[in-house]
Formats: sequence, C-alpha cells, structure tokens
Amino acid sequence: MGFSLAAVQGFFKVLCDDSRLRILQALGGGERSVSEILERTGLPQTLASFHLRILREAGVLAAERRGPFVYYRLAEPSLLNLLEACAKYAESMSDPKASKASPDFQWPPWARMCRMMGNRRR
Amino acid sequence: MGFSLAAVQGFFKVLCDDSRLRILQALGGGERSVSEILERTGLPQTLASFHLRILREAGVLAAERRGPFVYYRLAEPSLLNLLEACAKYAESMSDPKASKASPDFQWPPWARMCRMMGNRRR
DNA sequence: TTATCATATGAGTATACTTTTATATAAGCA
DNA sequence: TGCTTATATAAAAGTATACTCATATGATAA
Repeated sequence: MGFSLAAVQGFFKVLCDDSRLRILQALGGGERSVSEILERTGLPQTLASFHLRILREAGVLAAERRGPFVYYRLAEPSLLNLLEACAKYAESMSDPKASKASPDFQWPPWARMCRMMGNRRR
Repeated sequence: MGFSLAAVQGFFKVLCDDSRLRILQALGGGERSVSEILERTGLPQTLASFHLRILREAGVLAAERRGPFVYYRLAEPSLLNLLEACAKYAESMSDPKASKASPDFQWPPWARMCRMMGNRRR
C-alpha cells in the first residue's frame, strides 16, 4: 500500500530541526521544566519557547503548568526509540559500505513487524 | 544513550519534502526512468531533476544511465517500510485519542527490536 | 500593590529551501 | 553533421523557517 504522504511529511518537518531534536533529547529522562530544558540544551529562552510551541502543537510534547513552572514531557516516550531506529537507518544510508549496526537488516513491512513484535507494550 | 542527532536530522531533512516523498512512492514498484517518474509524480522535469539529485546525493537513491535514459531506484528498498512505520506513528500522534492502528503499541528500543526481529532479511 | 522570576508572544531580520525560467549536456538517429 | 529526445544545471524569484530583540503575561512573594 505504501504510506500516508502528508502524515510522514509533517512528522519529518517537525523533527528535522536541530534545536527541536535537542529538546527531545533533553526530555528523554522524563518531564522537565522550561528552565531545565534551557540548561540542558543551551538554547536561548525565547528560541526554546518558540520550538516548544511547535512541538506541543504537533502533539509531540505535552505541557502542564504547576505553579510558576511549565513542565514539558514527550507525549509518547517511545518516540525516542523510533528516532533511534531512524538514526541507525540514516547512518547505514550515509555510509553505504559499513552498515555495521545491522549488516543484514531490512526493515519489514509494518504489518509483519506488528506481528513479529507481538504489538505489545514494554 | 539516545540517538545520533546529526544523523536523524539529516535523514528527516531529506525526507520532509512533498516532492521528494512523491518520488520515493513512485519508485516503490522498483526501478524507473526519469520520464516514468515524471508521469507518476506529475512534477515538472526540472524540479524532479533537482530533487532527484538531492535524494541521490543523500544516498537514498541510486542512479544508472542506460542509453539515453537514467534509471533511479531506492538504494535500500526497505526504506518504504520504515516510512510506513513513521506514518503510522505520525498518524497516531496527530490524533492522540484514536490510535486505531496500534492502540497499545510502544516502539521498543532499537536493541530489543533487533533481538525480537531476529535481525533477518525478508 | 510592586517587584521578581518563569515563560510566552510578536515584529523584524536573516537564512535556507523550493520552484520556475532559461540553458546546457548527453545519447541516439537521420 | 544537424536534429530530436532525455536529463541535468545555473540563476532568479518566491516562500517558508529559524533566530533575535523587545515586550507581554502569569505566578508568587514581599
């Protein structure tokens, strides 16, 4: 069948930015306040706020204010795992000879993967 | 550990464009000449040529001239499967309530997935 | 209330990307 | 050789995107 063009396109457009990926990495360990995100990413406050909004509106992040602080977290923590998988793929792509990570790996069709993975949590 | 920021970023940047994704879809069935790609995507020749170069230089596509034609193909055909997986993820993300596709699915860490998938071909 | 800290917004600028227009190269055929 | 088809490149125009700077809002505490 293929893939939904608009869905992937939007997804990638949101995630193809360095600042935004840094933010995601900073949220790997769990929920963080904006100030903590600033520390971890080194982004200027106003720029971080700009990108946080984009990520929030895309549904990637969830935000919650508690007192004076606003805490952000990954809406779906497994996103980082997907990113990791994409990174592996990208590395082997940019470096066609040495696909060390998984020399014989071919990503299976989604349906088969769901079957193989048992589609289970954890 | 997380993911290689630069790798994902570049990967997504190449794939976040509508024209380029259309080209990838057009190559799903296998190798195609530029003219065939034009037909299937509806892109103007010069624009397609522009994007084909980007995809080629990123290592996503491989090109081969035979006579007057240049044939393009996916360097790694399983890319479409990864895109499909990302599409599923994106759909459930933009639509947080109805993750119909896989209501209980969490992407596993890469290492575990390799284990579960047996890291095998086909 | 005023002051302060935490975060967000808006306007303006800079930059990067996509698309178009015009032109070039490359191969095959008369 | 000159002509036609297939594809690529370069420059210009258009558009989107990220970033900075100035300012605003929201919460708390004195």
